[in-house]
Amino acid sequence: MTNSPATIRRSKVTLRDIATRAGCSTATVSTVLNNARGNTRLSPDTQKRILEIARRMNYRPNHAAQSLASRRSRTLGLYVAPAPWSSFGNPHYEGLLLRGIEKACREKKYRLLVVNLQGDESPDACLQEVRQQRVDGMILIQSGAMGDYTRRLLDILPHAALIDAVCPGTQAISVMFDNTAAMDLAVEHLVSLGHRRIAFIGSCIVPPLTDSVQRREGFLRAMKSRALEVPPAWVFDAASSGVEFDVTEEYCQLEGDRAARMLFSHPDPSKRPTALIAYNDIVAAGALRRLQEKGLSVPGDVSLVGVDDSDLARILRPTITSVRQPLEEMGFQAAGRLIERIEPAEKTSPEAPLTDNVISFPPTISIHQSTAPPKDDVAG
Amino acid sequence: MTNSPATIRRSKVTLRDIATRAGCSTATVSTVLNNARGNTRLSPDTQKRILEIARRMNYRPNHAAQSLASRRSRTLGLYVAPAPWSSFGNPHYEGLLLRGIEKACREKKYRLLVVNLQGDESPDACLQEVRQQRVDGMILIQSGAMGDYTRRLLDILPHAALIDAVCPGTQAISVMFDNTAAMDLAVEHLVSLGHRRIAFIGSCIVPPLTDSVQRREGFLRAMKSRALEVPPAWVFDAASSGVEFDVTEEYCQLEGDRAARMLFSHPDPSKRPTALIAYNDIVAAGALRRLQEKGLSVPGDVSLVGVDDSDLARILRPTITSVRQPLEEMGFQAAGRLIERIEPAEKTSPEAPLTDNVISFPPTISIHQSTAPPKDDVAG
DNA sequence: ATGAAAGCGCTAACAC
DNA sequence: GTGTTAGCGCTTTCAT
Repeated sequence: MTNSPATIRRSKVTLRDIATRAGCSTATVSTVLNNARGNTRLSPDTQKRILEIARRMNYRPNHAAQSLASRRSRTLGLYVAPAPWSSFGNPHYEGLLLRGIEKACREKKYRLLVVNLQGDESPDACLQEVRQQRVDGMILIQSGAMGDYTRRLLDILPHAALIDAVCPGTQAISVMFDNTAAMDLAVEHLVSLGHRRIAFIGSCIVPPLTDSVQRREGFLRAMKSRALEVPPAWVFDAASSGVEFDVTEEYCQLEGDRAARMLFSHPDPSKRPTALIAYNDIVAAGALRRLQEKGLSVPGDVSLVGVDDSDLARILRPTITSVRQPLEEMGFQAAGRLIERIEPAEKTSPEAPLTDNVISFPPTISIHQSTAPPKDDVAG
Repeated sequence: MTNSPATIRRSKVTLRDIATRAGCSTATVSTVLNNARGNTRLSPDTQKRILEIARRMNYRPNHAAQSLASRRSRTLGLYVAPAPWSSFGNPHYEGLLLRGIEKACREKKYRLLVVNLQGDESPDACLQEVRQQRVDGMILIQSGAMGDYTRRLLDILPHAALIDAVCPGTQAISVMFDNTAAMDLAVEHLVSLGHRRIAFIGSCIVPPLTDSVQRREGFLRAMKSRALEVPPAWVFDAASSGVEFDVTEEYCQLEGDRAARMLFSHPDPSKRPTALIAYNDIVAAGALRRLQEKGLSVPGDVSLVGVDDSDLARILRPTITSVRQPLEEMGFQAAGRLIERIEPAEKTSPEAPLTDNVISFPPTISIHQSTAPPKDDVAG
């Protein structure tokens, strides 16, 4: 007999139903189905029999009952802090993180509750969900945008994972992208092509994003370590520009545009950079546009490196060489480790030294059309 | 006394705690807090007192217990069918829908469970969640990609809302974008500028997406109703092209590129279209790129209209005139109406005629730089 | 106007 | 090895 829709529909099968059929108690059934009590004290036949009956009856545990009794919901909450500088978040960033998070949840049989993703729910909602036993832990994205509130929240949340943020003094897991290494990689790529005059275009957002600051510092360090000079005027970002931007959807482009305009207004070509590193692909797109409007060829006259390796990088012509964050893996680790923390330490390892709270992920680089050796290596 | 973190943390306040403090039974507290029994049979003082105590103790109902007893989880499930033609979905589309969905959920005090969003969970998961009482209803996106399976699923799911899909014979709510009107709007815009030779570039995906087919048909109808001719060679899509594409992230661009190449290879300019309507902004981007490489100016030589009004449309130069779907509103309505169906018909309206199952949403158009009057109206 | 009591379906001691 | 038992925190019917 197959499981016709009607069969499935009607089957409000409970533990007791199975117990009855199997001629044993609900406790036994529960133990078998949960593989509890060390899986060993039950007679193999009983186990087989119960499992078989449960399968045949298409039993599914009632989640509410399970949570109520066990005090665990096997659910993670996802909170993406609304970003004041963008009404829409960064779909590329969040989308890939989510992929990894979903994967980890699936593997560990957890579910994901959206506390906030594209909406503008207040961070307090995280607390509510935990207090209502709806989630066992929270994954926080863009918690940098929450300022001090993050710390207060983490003091209260029993289990949390931060992505691209740290909060010292709390037990929260942090999963970080190594922005310093990212810039070193970008610089290394350009230098290996022969570039020596490289400029940096950060994000124009005020107050400055942690990311942008880290990338700027990483850039400067990478240049310094190679004994390459960086005129102050070649570093653009919110801090350096006196300009107040009207922060719109185009925020990043504007900065790229402005920076490119200023960098290449110098009459003496030897006083201009031969390559640009942008905060992300959108900034790079803004710069590219301006360069092309000025009649400069990319990568002929100027090489361009972005960050994110997003679709945009492949849609533009030339396609943009871009530093890639392992976002999916970061999401996977954030959720995976969070779940490990939540699960009672019933794993074989008796006193496994708690894994580090903070994990850092290295960049890779996707080389596309926008980078090439500089026109003349002479004026370097 | 303020709610210090510690206070909040420890407060595992239950109904009983409140009942004790208030000197009444848990039943009374429950009734008051739920505004049940018509809100009237309880003495106003009791109500006030209980509410005040609950507030002071910062009471939050345990969700599992509530669900178990009431048999409703006040949670919607979100299932985005994995799209075989894209490893990453359409962040613009799903992101905006999600915004609306989240808004509706927040307003009605529902929560959203991710059954599948960027992952590749099988549709069966929808059933599981319902059967486990984890969700009261499901929102299905891209269910077209599920083929026949959709219908079987809907036969079983008690409450579901489809976005951009219909499934006749089921009770599922359908929230649709009016693709026909969209194309009429695009054609109308171009015609009002003076264009008469207009081509259409669909999606190259095989099998053809419903959207793409509808837009092609809508385009043809819009042209016909204006007595404008469309040579067969001016309609590009999966069906018309014999070409099999390697469906990658760039899928749409390729089509735009190919179409533009072919459309403008004709030596006689008067045999070429003066305007292009693309399936979406990505296709438009591909076409734009090819046009510019051919030395054709947009909108000088050719006007270009996309669909989605995405970030991309504003990043490209020229910015792309694009037809916009009211995605946020569509998501809002899908979730809102689904919740209304779920809630017991306890609303004032005794026998409110069930709202229609299928709702259609009209397009608007965002006019940007890529459309202008044709160069010479003569050869029309 | 209020309360007692019976579950909702499951888990986890603890007893046998 | 397996069953008994006592809840988990809430809703809801029915007495009072």
